[in-house]
Amino acid sequence: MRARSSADKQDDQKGSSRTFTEAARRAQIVGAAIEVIAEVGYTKATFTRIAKQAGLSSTGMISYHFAGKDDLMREVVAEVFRVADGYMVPRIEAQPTASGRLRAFIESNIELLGEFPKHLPAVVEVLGNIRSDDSSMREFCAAMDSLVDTHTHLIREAQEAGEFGEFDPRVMALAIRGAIDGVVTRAAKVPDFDPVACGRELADLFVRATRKDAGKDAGKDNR
Amino acid sequence: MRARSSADKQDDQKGSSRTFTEAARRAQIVGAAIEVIAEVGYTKATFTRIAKQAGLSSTGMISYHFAGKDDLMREVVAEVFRVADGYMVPRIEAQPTASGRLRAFIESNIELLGEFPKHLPAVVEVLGNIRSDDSSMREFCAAMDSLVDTHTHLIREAQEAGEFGEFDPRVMALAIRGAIDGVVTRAAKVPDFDPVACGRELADLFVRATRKDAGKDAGKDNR
Amino acid sequence: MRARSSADKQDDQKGSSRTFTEAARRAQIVGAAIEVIAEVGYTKATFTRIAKQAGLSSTGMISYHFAGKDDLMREVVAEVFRVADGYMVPRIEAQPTASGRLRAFIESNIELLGEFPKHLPAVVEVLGNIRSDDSSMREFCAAMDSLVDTHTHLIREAQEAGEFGEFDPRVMALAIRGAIDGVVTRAAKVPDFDPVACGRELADLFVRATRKDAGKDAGKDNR
Amino acid sequence: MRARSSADKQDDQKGSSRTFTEAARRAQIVGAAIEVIAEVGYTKATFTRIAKQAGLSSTGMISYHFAGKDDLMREVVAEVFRVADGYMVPRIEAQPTASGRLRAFIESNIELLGEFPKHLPAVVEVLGNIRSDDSSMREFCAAMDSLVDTHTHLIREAQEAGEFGEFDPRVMALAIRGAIDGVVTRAAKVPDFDPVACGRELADLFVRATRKDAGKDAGKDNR
DNA sequence: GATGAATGAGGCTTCATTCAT
DNA sequence: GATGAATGAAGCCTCATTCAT
Repeated sequence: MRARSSADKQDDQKGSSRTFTEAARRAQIVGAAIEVIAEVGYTKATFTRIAKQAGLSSTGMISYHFAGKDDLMREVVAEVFRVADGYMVPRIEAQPTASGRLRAFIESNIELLGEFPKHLPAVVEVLGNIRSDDSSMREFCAAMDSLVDTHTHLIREAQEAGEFGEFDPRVMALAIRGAIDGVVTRAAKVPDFDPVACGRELADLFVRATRKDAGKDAGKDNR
Repeated sequence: MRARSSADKQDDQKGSSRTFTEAARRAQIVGAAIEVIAEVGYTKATFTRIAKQAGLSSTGMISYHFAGKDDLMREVVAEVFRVADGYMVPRIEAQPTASGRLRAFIESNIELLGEFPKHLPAVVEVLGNIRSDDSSMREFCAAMDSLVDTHTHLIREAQEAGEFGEFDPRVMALAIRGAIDGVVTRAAKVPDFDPVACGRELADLFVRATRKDAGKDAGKDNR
Repeated sequence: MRARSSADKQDDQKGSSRTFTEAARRAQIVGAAIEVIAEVGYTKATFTRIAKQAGLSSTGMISYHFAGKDDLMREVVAEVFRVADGYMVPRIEAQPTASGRLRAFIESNIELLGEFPKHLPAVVEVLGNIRSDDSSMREFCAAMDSLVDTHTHLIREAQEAGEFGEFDPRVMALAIRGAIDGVVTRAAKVPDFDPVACGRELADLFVRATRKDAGKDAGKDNR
Repeated sequence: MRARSSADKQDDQKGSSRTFTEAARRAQIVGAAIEVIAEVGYTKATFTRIAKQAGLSSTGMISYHFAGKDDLMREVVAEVFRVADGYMVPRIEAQPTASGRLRAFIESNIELLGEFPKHLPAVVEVLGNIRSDDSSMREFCAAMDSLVDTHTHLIREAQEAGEFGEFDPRVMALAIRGAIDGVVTRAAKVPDFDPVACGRELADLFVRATRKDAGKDAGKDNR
């Protein structure tokens, strides 16, 4: 609109501080939502509870910063994914082999429970309570499905490269996803939960299950 | 469901017909609840929707027959367990070996999706939306945990008997539970889903993962 | 559903009393809404105010009987139209000439203010605050427009039959509608308002304006 | 809107530039409000929407320049009246006869829809949604009523001067007002609306209705 | 003087539950 | 025992307004 002079640079600090304030509030609310969802579940994670957790005076505040509950939930999932990606991707990509990446994927995923104990449980809650026909969540669920598809594809590639044995890659992808979610939901509640050990165990499990030489006749010997 | 004996006919008149009618109504409502929960999810499974599905004209009917929503949900889970037990237990007990029982457990569980497509998804929805601190659900969640404990124990026994390899039995129990739930939730939605093939694949997977000789150094070769 | 025996006829009293009760409540709420809308205007006619006027304990009661605010408003307009039709149509159809019907239309419309002082103001409020793009009101506004179209058509027929002079029938229909609404909104507030006299005056006005012989050069003599 | 004199340029620097800026901002907001009200109606004309229309980043801006929503609405009506007066008054006063002035009043009023399509619809919306008991609107509605009174008075004078026939001047004033509002609200929405032709038709109508010689027995021939 | 984040009242709606009949 | 109308708490959301910066 208006030509910007060099004097405006000071405004930039104020200007972006506004944006910063906004972003900070949103982050604060998203953080509170993650806590509340993980603690009381998706159904009972009301704006009232989230506002109280965030130290806000009213639920109007949340509606002020988010277009609606769906929008907030989207941000919750996006934030968890951002954190998870930042933690997991480097560890996965550092591995040269398919089973190394599989192990890194599982272990780093479970290890996240150590640093961010509420993040994964929250996202499991949210994704478990969303229907793909909820209109506003359509794209979101599609992203979810495509993630499983991606894993399925990677598994198939490893099979074709001779790194994995023969099995249905889709069922395997689903099983890995489900097993991780199960551990996230159930195991994380016990007081002396050890993410590193548990992640290693789970990774061992699926490395065994995907090994090339291991399962030649595994499925047939006892039927 | 059950063949009616001549003795029942007398009941119809006045005597314990209340009880029979009562039981029929409860079963009808529980069945409707299972359908609705599987279709729209726990959150949107309101009394109104369930009543409509059951062909009832008011929600008062449900409150009349159940102490509350928790009570209904308890019955839903109990009913699914009753059906699942009836289907699975004979198949499991027919197996002489631990891995045979493991396979039978997984396969029969997934196969249930063929005969009762809504039962398992419904129970996964309910159990995923219940907190152990919900007062009235305390005992219920305890039962759930004890089920995983039972599996953990059985796995440990198989290990001690030399039938299974060495791994953390609790993580394995959790992984099996989670993988089945994941398949139930996700795979059951695809149109050409084949419960038998999928169950076999999943069973293969965990049979491989639990095999004694398979995983000697599985966990160490790529770290 | 169930075969009805003669004994059921007693139920009919109860049965239809249920329906009757329902209808009575709806009528009560619609009546309260008409009162409130006429008194405080469409914008401030909230469920809270309407519930209070109807002697109801909560706004939930209204939502219980009506699908939403739109639904209630539709009923309000429908009710007023029902009353207006019952009063006006016989009086209009009793007239053999076009100008007789025009007069009867206007006079009976205004006279309604005597018997139902809130009905017409309420409907003017509602129709003035509805947009045709409000989705749920689409059909409704279409009905409104078609009413003006009907009047336009009747006027044109009277012109072709030689009963009315020459003028744009659509503008005339709009003017009649607007003039009545104006009187309804403004004049009805004065304490000594005389509906009969006012109706006659307004009818005189439009009978003059539509007369065949009257306006040959009316529009040209002063420009 | 207004040509800026050289004197204004100095104002821009520091002096009364506040006042000028202030006035400009108010005019900008009032203009945006007129647009929004005409487009979405009074009820949905929120500060948020008006601010967006005005290119403002926050609603605080509006509250800053206006004492409240009532104040803004007052300004909206005042602005429309200012424009309408500037357009209509010269045209009316140029006419020597009462019916000439009546025609000029109606025609120029409708013609305004050509030059300022949103102004009249906006003011009809506002005035239709204001109650005289809204405290702060008291004086405002009084001004409205006095305007109708003025017209009533002018009509009576024309009658006494023998220029108009005999009829209730108040009902006539109300009918003219209502007919214009009806046309403004309804006709202005059709795509091929011709303000000049429509204004002439409406003026013809009321000139006929007020003619001295026309209606001697108009009201009696069909009752 | 201007900004935009924060507020809190109030709106509509849904829901499980209760109660008179 | 069964019905369905009534209830009231709670949820999400919108809005005009205020206030610190």
